[in-house]
Amino acid sequence: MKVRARFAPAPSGSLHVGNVRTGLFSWAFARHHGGEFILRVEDTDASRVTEEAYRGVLESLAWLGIDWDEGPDVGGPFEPYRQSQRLDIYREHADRLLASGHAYRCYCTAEELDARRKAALAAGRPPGYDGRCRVLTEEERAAHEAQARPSALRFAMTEGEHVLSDLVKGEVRFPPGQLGDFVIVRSDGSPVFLLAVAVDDMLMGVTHVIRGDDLLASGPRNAAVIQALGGTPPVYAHVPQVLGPDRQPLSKRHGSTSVEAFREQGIVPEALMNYLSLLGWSKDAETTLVSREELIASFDLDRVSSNPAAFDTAKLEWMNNHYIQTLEDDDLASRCVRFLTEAGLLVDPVLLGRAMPLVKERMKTLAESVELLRFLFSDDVEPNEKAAGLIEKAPEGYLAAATERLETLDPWTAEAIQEALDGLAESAGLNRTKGWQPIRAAVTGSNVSPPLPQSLELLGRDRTVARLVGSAR
RNA sequence: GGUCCCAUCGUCUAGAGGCCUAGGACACUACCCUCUCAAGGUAGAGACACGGGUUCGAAUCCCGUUGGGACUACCA
Repeated sequence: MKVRARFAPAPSGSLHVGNVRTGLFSWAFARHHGGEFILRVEDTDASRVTEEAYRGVLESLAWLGIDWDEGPDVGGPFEPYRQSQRLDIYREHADRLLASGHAYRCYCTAEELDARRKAALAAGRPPGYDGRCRVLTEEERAAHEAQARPSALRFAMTEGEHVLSDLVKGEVRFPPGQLGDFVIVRSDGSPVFLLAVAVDDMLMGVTHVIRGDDLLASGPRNAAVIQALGGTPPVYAHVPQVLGPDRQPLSKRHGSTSVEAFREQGIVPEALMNYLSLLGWSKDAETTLVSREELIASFDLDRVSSNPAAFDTAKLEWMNNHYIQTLEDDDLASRCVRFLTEAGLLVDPVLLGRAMPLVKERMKTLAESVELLRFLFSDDVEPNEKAAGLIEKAPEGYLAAATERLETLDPWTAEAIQEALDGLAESAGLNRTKGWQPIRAAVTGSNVSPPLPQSLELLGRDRTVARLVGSAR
């Protein structure tokens, strides 16, 4: 049987990394088994869903390197792929469940439900739905209808113990009475997630549902609905949540949590995918670096961990630096352009490409290219505090001497510059560190920069000299 | 409250009864390299939550405790 896996994000706000991690697992699973990967958008909660968020979700996934065979944008044999466009389908299946006796009308109001739930809790009983409307007599039902009392549709959950054979959690047993009857259609006629997911998974021929373990208890419910509809439930795999550094579920208050946010910080998709894939899954005992191809080749559910993982930004950044180092100069340069121009720098593409070898092992994120390369693309190099201090401490006339030396240097190459700088330091009785730092400060405006001779070569003689003159006392 | 899930270095993990004086990676510390900052190299410190069993032998199996988390909605 061909594997059909899916990812079903709700496009409210941006795509959360914890969420996308389960999507990544689902995708990798499908690809590994040569199956199909479906993207379905769960946008029934119209209030919170915006068109912008919808597009953002698709874009974030594509950026990360996840592709799908069927989805709202590419279509497929089971269109439409947006739940908001499938309302008639849910209604039809809800009617079938009602007709077959698998669902019933519930006339309880929110207030009644709430009161009974509290009472049950106080009495030490499970607070789930008590099944009152399940056993309504014809007369009672008729009476409710005569009053035109609004009703929701509730699924009559199968009695007894429920067992979910989960690919990650193993056999999970829910004791009788624990999983009560749940609403599948609200009194306003809108379908509830529990119904929509089951119907979609069934209709779309999904064979494997890989999702967060906050939905573990939904497993038996989804399966029961599908069974009542005459379908065969998919196999479920519930992967643990991603936590923040404080071991609370990862959320906005932990800082960046969306794919989009990491992208804007200059995290490279290769790194994010690699990092996320290792959050709850391992290739083997040793491997830390896993490419997209290797992930597809080796991913399977049997090596997915069943305990929750905490998100560690430091490791992500280390990995990001690793991938940045592996990129071709032109590729890296083109990825940096956006950050540089957004910082107001005027980028010369040729210069930028040539500068990459100097900065690629110094960047944890693409955004850091801005500080590293500011001196190259802006002539506003007002020294920062430390740089000012270095210039201050330089021997009398040192920068003037440097100016003189470099003004006539030929050829203007890193090698020649290095020689000149060394000669300069030596004649002032300074070592390299002491001798070069004032020059670095004067030319770049900072105490930290890429290697000096190479930096000066790129900057060019005229700009270098102009800055030295500007700083000389 | 009830049910369920989870429990190895600070973090991600390897480990499916003897291969474990517990392996790898990030972070950390020291040293090397070095024009600053990085990168890189070498070394080091660092964990089986606790208590009972089972067994010749347990990180690995069972029970309990503790601690986290989820669910218990006309949210998804």
